[in-house]
Amino acid sequence: MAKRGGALELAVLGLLHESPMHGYELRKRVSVLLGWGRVLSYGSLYPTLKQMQRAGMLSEDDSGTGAVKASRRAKIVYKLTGHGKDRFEELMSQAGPSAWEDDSFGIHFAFFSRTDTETRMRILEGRRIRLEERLDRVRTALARSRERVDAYTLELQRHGLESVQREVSWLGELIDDERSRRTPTVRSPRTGEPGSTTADRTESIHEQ
Amino acid sequence: MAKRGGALELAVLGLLHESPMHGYELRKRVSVLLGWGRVLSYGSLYPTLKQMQRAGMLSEDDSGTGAVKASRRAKIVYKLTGHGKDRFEELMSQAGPSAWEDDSFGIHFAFFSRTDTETRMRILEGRRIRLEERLDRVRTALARSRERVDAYTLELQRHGLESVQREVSWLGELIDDERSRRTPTVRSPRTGEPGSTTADRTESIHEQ
DNA sequence: GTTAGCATGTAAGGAGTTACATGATTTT
DNA sequence: AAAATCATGTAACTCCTTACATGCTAAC
Repeated sequence: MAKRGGALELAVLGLLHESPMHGYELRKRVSVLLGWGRVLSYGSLYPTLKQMQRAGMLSEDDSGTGAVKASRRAKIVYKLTGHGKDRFEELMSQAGPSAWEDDSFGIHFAFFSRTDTETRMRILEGRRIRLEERLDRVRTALARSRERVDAYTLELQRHGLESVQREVSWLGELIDDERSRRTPTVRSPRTGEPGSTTADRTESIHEQ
Repeated sequence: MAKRGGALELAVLGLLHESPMHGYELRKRVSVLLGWGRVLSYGSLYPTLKQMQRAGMLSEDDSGTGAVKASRRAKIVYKLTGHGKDRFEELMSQAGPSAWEDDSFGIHFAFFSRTDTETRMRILEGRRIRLEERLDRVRTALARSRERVDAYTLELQRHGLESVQREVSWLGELIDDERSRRTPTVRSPRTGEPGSTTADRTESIHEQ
């Protein structure tokens, strides 16, 4: 059975929407999307691919393969079927609670270009509410434990609180950007070493 | 069987080290420790508790119960056994890779007071290496996708990169603190509303 | 020709969740 | 006496990882 209603299915659909790909490469791309540096295992990806194929969302792409397929295929290049595209739209348009959980949110966000502003707004705001609930809970816990608790536990909680606050600010900026109907503000990521001379530029790209 | 070698077991042992507790309360405390605002489910906690009891780490605490236990127990208050304490020491002293994964690291950190400086250093530094590997991977992915990729995906990656960088800085500070043999620097958490007049103090508490 | 990396798969199991089911105690 | 919340538990299921197993292709 295996519903696979989760983030992985959406990630695969979204990536194959760009261009056909085989599993090995999908794994690398998905790992980046899923973020947080975790690498998706094959044991998770391949069965999902097979199951999505059975469900009619994917098919094998033989366009580049001039040679007879009978030559024992090494690669299986997957592409989206019509049903796969429909499924993608369906999943992407879900702006409900399922879209504001950690993993799910990241994937939805990555494919925001393929949604309308309204859906984006609902997802961003839903996500913000989720995080604010979290903030409340952490703050309550922090207030309750004050004094009673040792310095390390306290520091851990303080740091957690700070991270979530930062996340909320980020969402706030994104929501503002969205309100003024722009794509997100692109800051130059400080990917270079300390010596990098590129000052923190802030540019804004308009919707294509 | 169920090894339950994970973070949950350590969290329970650590919390019961402070004082006996029943499951319902443990769940709240563990949820905070596990952090990230997620709430642990009973379906996960109670079986673990039972299994830990079977393994001889926990026992039921009848000290406060003047009434006969036969009156059909409502609460089950658990306390640590000698073996439970041993197990806690054993798990806490593990400074290897298992201690620098996300969840595990948080729990170990929360109970840092009950370890020696050397163990703490090894865990903090191991964790930093883990995160730096992550940083490399994200940076590589970011560099590779440059230009080819749409603004939202890019922004997501940039934000992920920034978060990990911040995490690394935090660890750096903790390691410095540890080097000078102090407990972590306690900043006043901005738990108040914008109007809060308390400036960001920075004080340092010495080891009790 | 052999090492390294590309590529695909499967079986077993770990770590949790959801949904359900039940009853005790406290508050309104 | 009804409602809320405290408290415990179980069965089924989800989603993922680990460890294993295999074979192709390019580089040295």
